[in-house]
Amino acid sequence: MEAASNILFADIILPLPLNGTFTYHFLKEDEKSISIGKRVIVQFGKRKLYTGIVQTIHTNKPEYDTKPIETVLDESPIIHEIQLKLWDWLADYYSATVGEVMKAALPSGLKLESQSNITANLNWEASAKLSDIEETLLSFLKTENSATISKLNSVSKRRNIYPVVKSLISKGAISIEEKLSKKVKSKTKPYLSIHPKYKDGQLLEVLFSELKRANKQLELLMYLIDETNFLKQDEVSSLPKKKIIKSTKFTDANIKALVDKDVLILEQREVDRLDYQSNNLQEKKELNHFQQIAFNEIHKKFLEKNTVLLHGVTASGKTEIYIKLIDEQLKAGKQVLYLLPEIALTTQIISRLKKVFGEQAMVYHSRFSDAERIEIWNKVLHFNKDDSDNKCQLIVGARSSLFLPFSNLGLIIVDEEHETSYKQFDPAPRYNARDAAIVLGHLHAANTLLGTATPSFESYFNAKNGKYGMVELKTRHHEIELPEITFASLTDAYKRKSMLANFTPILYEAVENALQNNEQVILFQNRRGFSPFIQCKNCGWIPKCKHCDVSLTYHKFANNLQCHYCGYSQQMPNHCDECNSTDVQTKGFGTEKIEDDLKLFFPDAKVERLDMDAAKRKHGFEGIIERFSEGETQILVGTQMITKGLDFENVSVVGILNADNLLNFPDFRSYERAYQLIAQVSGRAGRKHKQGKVIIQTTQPEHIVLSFVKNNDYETLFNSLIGERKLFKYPPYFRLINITLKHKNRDRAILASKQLASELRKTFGNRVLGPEFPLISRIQQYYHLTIRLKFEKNIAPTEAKSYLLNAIQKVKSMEQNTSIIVQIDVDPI
DNA sequence: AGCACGCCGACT
DNA sequence: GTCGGCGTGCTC
Repeated sequence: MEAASNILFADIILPLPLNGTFTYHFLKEDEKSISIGKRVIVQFGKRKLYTGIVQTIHTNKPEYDTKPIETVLDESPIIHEIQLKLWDWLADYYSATVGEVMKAALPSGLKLESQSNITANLNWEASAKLSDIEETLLSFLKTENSATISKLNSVSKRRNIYPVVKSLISKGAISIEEKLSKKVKSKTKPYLSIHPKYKDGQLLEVLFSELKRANKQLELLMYLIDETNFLKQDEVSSLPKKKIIKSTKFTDANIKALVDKDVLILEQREVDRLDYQSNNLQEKKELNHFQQIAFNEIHKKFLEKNTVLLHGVTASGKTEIYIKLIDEQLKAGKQVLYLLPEIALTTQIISRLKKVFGEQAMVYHSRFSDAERIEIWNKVLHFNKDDSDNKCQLIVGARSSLFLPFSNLGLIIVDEEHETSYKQFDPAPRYNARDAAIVLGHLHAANTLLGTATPSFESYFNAKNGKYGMVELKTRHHEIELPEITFASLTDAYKRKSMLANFTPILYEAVENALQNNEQVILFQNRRGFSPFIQCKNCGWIPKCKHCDVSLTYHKFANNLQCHYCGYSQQMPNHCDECNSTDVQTKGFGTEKIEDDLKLFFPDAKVERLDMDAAKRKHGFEGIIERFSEGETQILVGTQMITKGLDFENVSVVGILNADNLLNFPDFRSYERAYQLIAQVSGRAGRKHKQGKVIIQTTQPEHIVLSFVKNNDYETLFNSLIGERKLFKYPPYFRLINITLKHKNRDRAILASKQLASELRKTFGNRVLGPEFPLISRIQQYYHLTIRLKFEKNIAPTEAKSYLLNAIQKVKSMEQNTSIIVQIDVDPI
């Protein structure tokens, strides 16, 4: 068009919470190297450099002056256009910026920020004289190998070193180090091989006689000769040292002795860092009658609907059905994504999938190192269905694996679809991976299967109304009966004074029985720590967090008081701050207290605790799960964590210490949640040929939700609660958006939120609720206020959101409001 | 988000 | 006189 013919423009996505993209220019001669989906380095603002993603390329010169694209990082795009479409959808739907989505999507190694390292190009030669400052900088870099721009700035004592850096880059003297290549150091493992000189029979004979007196070493040598086919092959092959030590009686010392004698060669070999399982794959299990029916149904439903809800009771064998479905897709050359809630990731499901699919399956989640994640990223990126190397064709992962650069997805499975941890809360984008998965499925024309024993009301509603297909699986496999559920009245036990600490006699006896029969017990308490607060008996003083509006939880293990919202902790006081009385009592109970009590009552049983505190310790989670499933531990006490995707074979008793906490939670979803949680915990009980027992302690044994749990009657629960949702304008009938305003100053927070609410009411009327203080009104020094919007489903969300954004903009630009933080949470959980 | 610019108070 | 507090505005 009108642009100076040899200049082109690119709209770049930058990893910033700013709306829109930013336009940079480049020369037409670089057109070949710049394309959509590649990473580039651009200057943004006075000195910052960012990695951005090319979103569009065009010839429309903007009104403002553009800056040039500094460097192109990639030979080929690192994402496909389909991922950019997903980013756009997420940004739009969840009112985030594309930059925020980019931040969430890319593993950090792929998005180096302005701390980028600069290195000198050692083989570069000056064709013209450099300026003094250029010389200084270059020689500094040559001695230091590399430095960040900020480092260079401080060393040079100049106000802005950037122009110098830029000129040196353009001359080719230095370059911005590509963190990707730097960071992904390949992983090595020690390998052993026999020195090739012993191919010579005579030398070998000599060696044998030399080793006569070193029996072990001789044996080791013989073993290696045998294992590597040393005499029969021309090539010398090697064995991993680890394998030798693990599978034989030889020790490190034996090996070292032979290495020292130059008989063996020890070398560090590059290995694929991804941990693939061995290739002895397990046979896929045949489906039982009911599973087969469900499987066929799913197929049938997929012909009409993109999304199917598989509602199967706990232990009905949903995983086997998944495996069959995955297998079909893999054979058809399609990629498969299997989503799990974060916490379930380290457990049995993965090892099952790995046993069946071997190298085709790969796990991806945020606890992996950057290098590992990038390696998986690249494997997915370069997936080619005609390639025989189809590693990573099945990705098992947490919500962030949605963003992997799939090109040919055939199926997405969202397991434990109801799990709230699919919703990201803290940094924007506040997306729900379950819903985003369905969108991703549409983008790939792939099917999405939602699986759970206790559907979210949203999904069940959609399935009932024909938006999704529904398949039900009502029979447990392996003749495992549903557990017998008993309610133990806390009121009764208190009245009779028969409580043993926090155990009713019923629960106590059940635990005792189980232990006698060598069976295991799971106890559930939805609070970590020892006691949720402590209180002075004399004056009623309760210690609170300095930064938040919550009482501090007493942790006996750490011997301190902790804030569960901001992490603040302080020493356990030995007297009351107010009246100096030493009579400070613990109130209520958490997992630590239960663990303590159990050790007292059942001193012979091994008790372990599984909550965030225990899981945080290195290998905490895996270790605890492993010891319990091996039967080393008899009693496991835990929070929500124990409900998720874990299957144990020998658990005969599950106890819920206080169901009231769950039922009385002030939220419109509390009954739905309580049912899901109790049903999921209960599902852990039950063994082959023996019915498990679930004991629920409560002051409300007559509570209607508990009766649904007892009868395992999800449908009636749904039917009896869904009316209220409609009446009070809640999901799934209405769409919710929460707006949270934060400020350090209480009055400003209140004022701004009132202004915003009244601004919103101008258009949305009584769809606006609040503002009000949430349950916790102050977190980390910031006062919070929430405004809630309830929209009919037929209101166009895009328009409503753009009005909302304008209103926020308007209020923020009002006097005194500029430092107000406003967060939007679409479809809050 | 960062970062610079600018306008006010309390310091060597 | 200046250092530094943070309120304000801008970034292709």
